[in-house]
Order: sequence, then structure tokens, then C-alpha cells
Amino acid sequence: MDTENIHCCGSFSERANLDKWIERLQSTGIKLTAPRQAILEYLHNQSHPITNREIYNGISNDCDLASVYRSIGLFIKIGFVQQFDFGDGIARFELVEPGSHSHHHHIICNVCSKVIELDHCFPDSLTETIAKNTGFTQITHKLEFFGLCSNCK
Amino acid sequence: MDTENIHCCGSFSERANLDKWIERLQSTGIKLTAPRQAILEYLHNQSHPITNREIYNGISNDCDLASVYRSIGLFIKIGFVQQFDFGDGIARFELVEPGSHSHHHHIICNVCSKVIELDHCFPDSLTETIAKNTGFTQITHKLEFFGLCSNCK
DNA sequence: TTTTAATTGCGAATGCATTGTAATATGCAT
DNA sequence: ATGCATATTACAATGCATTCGCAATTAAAA
Repeated sequence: MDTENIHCCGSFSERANLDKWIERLQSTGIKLTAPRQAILEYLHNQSHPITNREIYNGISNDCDLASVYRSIGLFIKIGFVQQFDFGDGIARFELVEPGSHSHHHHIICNVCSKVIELDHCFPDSLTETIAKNTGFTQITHKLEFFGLCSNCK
Repeated sequence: MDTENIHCCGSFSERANLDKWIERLQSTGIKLTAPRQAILEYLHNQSHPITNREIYNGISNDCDLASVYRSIGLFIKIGFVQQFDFGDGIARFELVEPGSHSHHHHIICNVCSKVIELDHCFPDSLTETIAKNTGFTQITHKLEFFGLCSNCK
């Protein structure tokens, strides 16, 4: 087992947390395959949205790039993964803890591409105003911030 | 994508307005060529951001697709054109009236792709809070809304 | 274990964006 | 106006992300 990527938690609870993801996948009736498990594990070890190619590079012996695309598409469809768009034309993905406050945004450094996750968002009243003014319903939004991080300024 | 051409002005002032753009281009010292004029005119007739290919399709006899890309890149560099990203990986462009309140966003219908321009944005205090919390400076943002328009709901 | 259907790997194809290059058009000085 | 230097264009080719077709493989049910 890979014990290199240990973050804020110890390896035991990391593993337990990953096992929960695997159980969740099986409970959906979808097959648990080696590629899917490897992708889930790799996603789980990241703290920021990552690209399909980054996943592939991280697990290249276990899975083809096309299968990464297919698995990520599946994970999005069943709500395991959320897609983000940092404006460079490359889709990025992040695991969504079920029941958690999944709605969030990021700020990305224009120089070094450092990413910080943000809890901040604008008040719902803005969305309500837009709904009233445009007649649109079921309104969602995509929002990302860009700037110079403290190291690069 | 659905591009409704809403012309709030009559053809006379439309033409006068386009002439201003042509004057502006010439005043920058950049050559006024047939492709650039055609692109400027086509952009000027649109009320929503459009893709390079849409421009090319609209003026295909006058200009090569590669020249559309290069001209749009030039227009962005001199501040004539602003780029938007609707999350589908295709860049879209819009003329920016000089001196106008150019900062704005859009709401896009998930079904018919209808686009409405929005004047609304969140208060600067949000950006200031993020700056304070993250140490980032020179913060910008990308924000677009999505939903169901009144026709599609 | 056998069966069956889902999934994978592989390679090719697609589509958007970008770039190299030779040919062309433009502006300028004469 | 004419010739020259430079900018710009058209066309083709390329890079990169993503998707597709299909035979081979594999997971899970029977």
C-alpha cells in the first residue's frame, strides 16, 4: 500500500476513509474494478482539483488514460466527483464528501498556479435578484478567483 | 449556440458606431485590413459573446479561420475585446465599449443556450476578505451563471 | 464453475486552438 | 506612381484534450 501521501490525518483513518468510498461505490451497483479503485484512491489523496492526465500519470501502470476519462465521467454522474474549470481549458476534478458543504470555489495564482480552496461565496440574494430580473430558474454558478499569491508578488 | 441579434439602435447609428471602432483601430497604429474590418463589424453586430468559429462562419468569404484567431488575439491585447468562458471549453469574445462599465457576467440556459448579459456582481468586500485571508493580491474573478430560461422551464 | 454483461486497453479519430511558412498586401520613402 | 521593407494573410500542419470503436478481459451473478 502507498503510504507516501499522508496529509493531515494518519494513515489509518486515511485508509478507513478510502474504504468508505469503495463501499459507497459498491453500494451503487457499479462494478469495483482495479482502475476505478486506483482512481478513487488517487483522488482521495489530493487536496486540490486535478486533471485526468494528472490522475493517469499518478497511476499509469494501473489504468489507461481513456479509462480515467470514462471513470471520472461515471464518478461525476453518480455525484462522487465535482468538476472545476480554472479557465485554461483543462477540466479538473475533486472528490465530494457526501453530506458535506460541497459548494466552494478556489483562488489560483497566475504565476505559480498554487491553489487555495475558499469557503467564501456571495449571498444568495444576488442569485435571487438575477432570477427575478431574468426569469431564469434553478440557477447555479461557476466562480473562480485569480491573482498573485504571497510568494509570487 | 443560440445567438439572438438584438439591435436596439437603427442601422444609421449602428454604422456610425462601427466607424468609431474602425477609427479607434487606426488610431492605435495597427493596420486596418479587410479581415480585421469584417471581424470588427461582425463582432459589433452581436449582442453576446461569440466563438472564433462563429465569427469565421459569419464572414467566411472574407477571412481564414487562423486569421480570426490572430485578429481576436490582437483585439484582446489592445483591449478591444474581452474573453468569456462558458464552461464548455470554447472561448467566446465580445467587444468592450471603451470607458464603459465593461465588467459583467452572463447567465446561460442549460437547455437552449440562450444568453443574457448581467450587470449584477457581488460586492468588493468579498474580494477584500479573500485577499486578507489568502495573502493574494491583484485578485480578479471569472463568474458565469447557469439555469433554465423562462422558455425552457 | 460457468455465464453474461460490463469494463478495459489500445489505437484511431475528433475537435478546438495554435503555429510555421511561403505568398500577398500594405504603408512609406523616393 | 514605383520599389522596398514590413506586416499580414491563407493554407497546411501541429499540439493537446477528449472521445470512439472494438476485441479482449474481468467482475459479479447464476
